[in-house]
Amino acid sequence: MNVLDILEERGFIDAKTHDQELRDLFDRERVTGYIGFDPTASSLHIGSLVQIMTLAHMQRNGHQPIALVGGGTGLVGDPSGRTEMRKVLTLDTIAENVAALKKQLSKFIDFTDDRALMLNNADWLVGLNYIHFLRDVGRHFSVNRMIKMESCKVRLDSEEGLSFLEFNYMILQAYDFLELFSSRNCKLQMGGSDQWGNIVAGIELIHRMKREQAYGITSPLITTSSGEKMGKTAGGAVWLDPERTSPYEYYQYWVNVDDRDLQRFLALYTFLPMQEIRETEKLKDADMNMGKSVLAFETTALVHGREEAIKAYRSAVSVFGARNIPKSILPSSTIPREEAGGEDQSVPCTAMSRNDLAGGLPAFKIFHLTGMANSGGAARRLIEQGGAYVNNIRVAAIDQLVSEKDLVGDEILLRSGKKKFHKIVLESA
RNA sequence: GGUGGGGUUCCCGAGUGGUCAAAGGGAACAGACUGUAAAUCUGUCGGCGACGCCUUCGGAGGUUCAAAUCCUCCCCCCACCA
Repeated sequence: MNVLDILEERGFIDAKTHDQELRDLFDRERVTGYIGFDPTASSLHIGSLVQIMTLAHMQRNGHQPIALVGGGTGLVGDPSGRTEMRKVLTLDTIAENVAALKKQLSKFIDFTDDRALMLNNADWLVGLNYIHFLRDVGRHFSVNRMIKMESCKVRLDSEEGLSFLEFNYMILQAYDFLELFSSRNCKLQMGGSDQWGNIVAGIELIHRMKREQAYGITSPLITTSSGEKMGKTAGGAVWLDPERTSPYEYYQYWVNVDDRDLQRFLALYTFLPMQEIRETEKLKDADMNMGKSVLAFETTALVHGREEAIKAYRSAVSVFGARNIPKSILPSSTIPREEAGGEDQSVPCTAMSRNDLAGGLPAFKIFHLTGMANSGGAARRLIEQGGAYVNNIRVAAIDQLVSEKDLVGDEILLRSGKKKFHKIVLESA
């Protein structure tokens, strides 16, 4: 099967510059294609997952992906789709971020033996000579055209305006493509739909300077069915870095996706076969959650490894109750299907000594202390509204004492609302 | 450089001397209903061992019994003109 068909079938494609020609290209040769990643943060979040998966699919089908880290363009900042200017990052920060991105991408893509490449455009952008660049590359760009482009438009109409620095971003990205085309025979650039203008600019530049054809594919901007950007939660973005978003939280994000998103997300964010994914259409009620468990398990396994995914799954089982996932649902998934005692190792916990507990602590204090509530006031409210539980028994009064009597084994399980759990574990002092 | 308009609690946005911890909306959090879903309804939404006290309205001073609101200086943003 042609990669193009696979990508299309799984929902990765929004627009492409060519159709049949691209398909022929994939059939004919090992295609090198790239996607750029902005080093604006020290971790990727799940908003980038579509791009990462696109590269992974390319590789799985015998082509060569390039992950281009924007160490150079990151110094400029892409204005596309932005209503305000990006923060200007320091060189040091960007270098750190580049290193972090490399680590995360390696989980999805095999970079050994040129099976895939990881490049940094700082390598060729930073040393550019301004005058030479203007004369060689700049002359191929028409300002008239650029200001009419969608990516600039928002900013040109906005109060804040568009700085000259950012205005140059497109030219630099076009130059990246030219550079990769020349040095790596990279004929394809992919990216989010907001990158269309930048990608086309690169193709045109290659055409003008090399008289050769390059191609572009964009993926749709994935939003949840409720219209939100992927990965937006109360706590901020959902990161791929386990330090920022624990595997358990990551798993929870996916279990909690909207019903309507299940099938689409399985196609985009897992490698499970499409015919199995289509079957999930029939899932109803509680079975729906089985499907979501598989989605969560598979995505977590991709980012954090199977071990962590199993831990997250078992934790969920322990706090939300076991559910046996029948073989008939997404049979290719390696999610544990046997009845398993929920050993939850990844629910957040706080250690306390027997001394701390001896006299007992008022419930609101404990909920504040463990971070289940952001302030004492929030903890009071939580309890007053009946949302606080100790060992799954509703806390009746704000000053109800929690003490060693509440220990179950060596633990006390705190819960806020339905989904937030926290454990107090006895410290072996 | 000139002129005018602005900076309010997580975000948007009212408020032009006391009744202001500050309308309204969004987000968020809880409760009911459920399937760890969506929708809906209800409540909460600066801090504090809390019918009271403390800290907030760009920053620093000042006027006043009383300031988000008035005055002075400063910082930042925007628009138009140059």
